[in-house]
Amino acid sequence: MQIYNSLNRRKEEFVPLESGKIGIYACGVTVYDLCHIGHARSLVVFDVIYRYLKYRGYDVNFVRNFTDIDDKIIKRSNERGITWKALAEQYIDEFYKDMDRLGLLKPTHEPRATDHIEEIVKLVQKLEEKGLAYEVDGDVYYRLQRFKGYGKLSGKNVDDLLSGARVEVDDRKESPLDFALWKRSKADEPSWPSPWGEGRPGWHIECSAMSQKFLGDTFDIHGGGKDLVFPHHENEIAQSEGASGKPLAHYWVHNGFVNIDQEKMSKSLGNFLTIRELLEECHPEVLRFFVVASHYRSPIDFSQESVTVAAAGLERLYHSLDRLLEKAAGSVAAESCSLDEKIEAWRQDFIVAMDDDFNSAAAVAVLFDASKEINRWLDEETKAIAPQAAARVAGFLRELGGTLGLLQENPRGFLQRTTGKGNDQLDVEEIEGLIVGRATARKERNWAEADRIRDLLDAKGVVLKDSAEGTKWQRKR
RNA sequence: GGCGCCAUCGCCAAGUGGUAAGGCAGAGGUCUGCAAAACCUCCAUCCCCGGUUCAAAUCCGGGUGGCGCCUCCA
Repeated sequence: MQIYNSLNRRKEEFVPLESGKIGIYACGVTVYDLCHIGHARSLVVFDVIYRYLKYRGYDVNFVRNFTDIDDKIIKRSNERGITWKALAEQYIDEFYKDMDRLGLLKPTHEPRATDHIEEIVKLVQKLEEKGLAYEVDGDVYYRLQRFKGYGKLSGKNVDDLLSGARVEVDDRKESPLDFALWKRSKADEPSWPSPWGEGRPGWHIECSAMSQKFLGDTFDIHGGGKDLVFPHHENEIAQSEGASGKPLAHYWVHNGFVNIDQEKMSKSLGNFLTIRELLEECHPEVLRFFVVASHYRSPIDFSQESVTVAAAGLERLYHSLDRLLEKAAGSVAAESCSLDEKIEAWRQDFIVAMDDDFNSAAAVAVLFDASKEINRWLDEETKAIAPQAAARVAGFLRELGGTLGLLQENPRGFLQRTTGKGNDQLDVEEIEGLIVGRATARKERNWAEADRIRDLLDAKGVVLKDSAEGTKWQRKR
């Protein structure tokens, strides 16, 4: 397996520290607001990596944290007149709601910064002992220039940073680049006791402390959005490696951004879209499909059209699954069928694609190849297909799809879902009642009436598909 | 100013030395009462200019055009 390592900017053969086991840490969210689709991409990307590594038989220890104390949380809780704790709890709840709807697997551990103050304090103390940190009036800073190798992840060098630094007015720091490990708390701010007085952790230290606790000094993969490369991950390296003297992670994986209508998504531009808002009009798997249809490192452009295209593609896959399930019955273990060899070949192709730096776009193409071939098989051998064979092929499609978090819904339910775009004017009973009426008209060769009903359904967002077995329907996108 | 990424069919998007995956859209056909769906067929030589090589979308150099980071950010 090859993984692109941000540390060296090239693909490298992936070799786990311990054979068969993988430790992975993905930076989670700071809980002061609802998650947006940029979070969604990152969450889905690492969920897929997690799923795939497990699929390949690894024992994966996946850690994703919550940063539940920081300046933004304090600021917002003050604005709302609630405690920082209440705000954090609220958004952790909201996070879980989004996560469930997106079908994200639960990580092995989901540690919170404020549950690890003790570890954080110890880590800061260790850095202080090593001369890599110093205290000023209850604040503790990282002594950046004492750490060799600062900038190795983000490709920056300290001199450039110094000359380009937007000068902070803080003479207490030895260097403008030094960053806070521990912050003395003001009167009514949340605080914890420490050797430097009452205070709270700085931004980056919690990840160093928690990754160390759950994964050790050195682990396999560390990831997050591209925007975390600098300064967050660079600082994590300085903290963790400064303290332990060992490499933090062997492979650094960063996902690309989400743009909206070719523009960077940002609050100031007002083109911010929360996961919640998006899910009102598109199925979670459609969002996943959209994410997974591009390589995780490329920037992706989100738009109304891109969602529609993603939905069209996913529906194509679900349609094959629907046809298979219609024929399927009984136990999956059955006599061989003419698709068996191809199934094995597709599985291999899929693995080859995903083994190449999690190339989910190429993996999705394998799904489409399979879908096309399966449809042909269904068309040509209809009568000869054993129910068990159909069940097995369906199971295969879901096996690969499941690795990407796709095709887990009931296909009929998926195809007949409403999208909040005017295709939900009729409920299932009404639709099926009309279809029965149309069937009667067709039997009587009353084409005018049959077409009238079809047009009526069409106008209400329902598309009909006639076949020898009867009429199926689905809702329009 | 410093560091880095990208440029492939109408749109989206794989492909990092051996002669361009896949999806959407489009054209023709099969099926259908007619449609829809499905299936079959068709649909690009890879931003420009040099270079390396038997061979380059793929490597190197130079352009042009996008974008990101350097401040909170997935």
